[in-house]
Amino acid sequence: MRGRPTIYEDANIIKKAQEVFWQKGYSAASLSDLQKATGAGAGSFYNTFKGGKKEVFQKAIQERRLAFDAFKKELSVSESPLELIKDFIRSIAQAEQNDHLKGCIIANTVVEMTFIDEDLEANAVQILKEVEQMFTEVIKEEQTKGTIKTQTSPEILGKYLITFWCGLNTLRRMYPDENVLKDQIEMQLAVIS
Amino acid sequence: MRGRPTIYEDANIIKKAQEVFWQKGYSAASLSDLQKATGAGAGSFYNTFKGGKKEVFQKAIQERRLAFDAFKKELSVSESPLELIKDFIRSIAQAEQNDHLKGCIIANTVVEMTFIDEDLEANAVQILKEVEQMFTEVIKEEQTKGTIKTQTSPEILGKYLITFWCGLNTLRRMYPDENVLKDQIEMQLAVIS
DNA sequence: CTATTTATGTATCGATCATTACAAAAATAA
DNA sequence: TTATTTTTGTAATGATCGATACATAAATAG
Repeated sequence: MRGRPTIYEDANIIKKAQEVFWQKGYSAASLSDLQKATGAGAGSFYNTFKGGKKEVFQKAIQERRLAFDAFKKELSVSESPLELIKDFIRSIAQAEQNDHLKGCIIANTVVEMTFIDEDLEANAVQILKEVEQMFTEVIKEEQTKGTIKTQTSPEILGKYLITFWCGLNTLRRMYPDENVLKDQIEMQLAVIS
Repeated sequence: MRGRPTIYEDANIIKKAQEVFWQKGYSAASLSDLQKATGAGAGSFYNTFKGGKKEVFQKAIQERRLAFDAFKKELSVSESPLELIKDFIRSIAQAEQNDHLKGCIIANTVVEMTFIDEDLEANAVQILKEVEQMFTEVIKEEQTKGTIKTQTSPEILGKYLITFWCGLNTLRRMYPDENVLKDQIEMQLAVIS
């Protein structure tokens, strides 16, 4: 392989860029911010990502999808997948104050991107729908097993969970307080039992 | 009163500016956008609003608070205030596609403003908390009257509603479809009865 | 009328935006 | 070694950002 060796690897740039996007959102994150965070100058940056800022953002979003896929794998081998989902939602209450303010980057993106960039909005919506579908499938499964008594359709309950997820994304900014969130989460999760 | 007569009245500028902010959010709405929408040039704009873009945004936000106050007044003379609240939430399902995408400007602002402008974020959070308190009070009242059977505390139920409100703000962008939203809303409202 | 006051329209400010141009650096291939 | 390839660092691009400067328009006060 010829050529000057790579210092700033793709994966690392994306990881660092994700942090910036998570804090500031897409529009407010400047190339200057990204270059400062990643260490890479404009040369390396555009050499690596011909698509510029938008491409890096999409890759940062996809990175989250991978994290979500990993969770889905965990679910598939779990004996009580619904409890795993509930525990994951419960874990939000214990997040740091800073993480409460940041919220979920995918849910944030759906809100930010309306009328701004429909590609990026569609990407984020798609991921949320995948998460919703995961919820729905697990609920359906548990209903068949008889672990859940509720007769409400799994589709409605799946949408109930993704709606709660997105609502919690704002509630935690209103009340970045573990106890408040904990009570709220328990009450809402109790609906599915 | 001396001086050249005013063509572009404050109230009208705010109203037109609100539409722009609602569509694009704060950051993405440029002064150029605002001037185009309001008709007022930079001269009139900064003569009227010394605080510039930020001041106009704050006034546009306060405008929404007034609309909310009006609703609160309706509630106070209603015989079944909870039903009024429920109907208001139900009315979201029937909104136009465009309105689904725009969502609630206050909820949007909370998400957008994190780490961007803490004044504007605090304004929006404050309004959401006022709406939440309105929910809580009405629920408490109806519980005392015995109209509601649920024993869950009004504080939790109030937060449940504001969380749902914010969650719906994203769900309606995922599914700008009246029937989907209608079913979802009925299921979630049934929790409070 | 003239003086004063206020609003408007336009030109322009410096800063920053995302992106590009390009030469030097640093590796391998021949 | 020399030629080639790729990455890096820096300078500069034109566009647009929010905001200001300022002359003029258009009213009233005296």
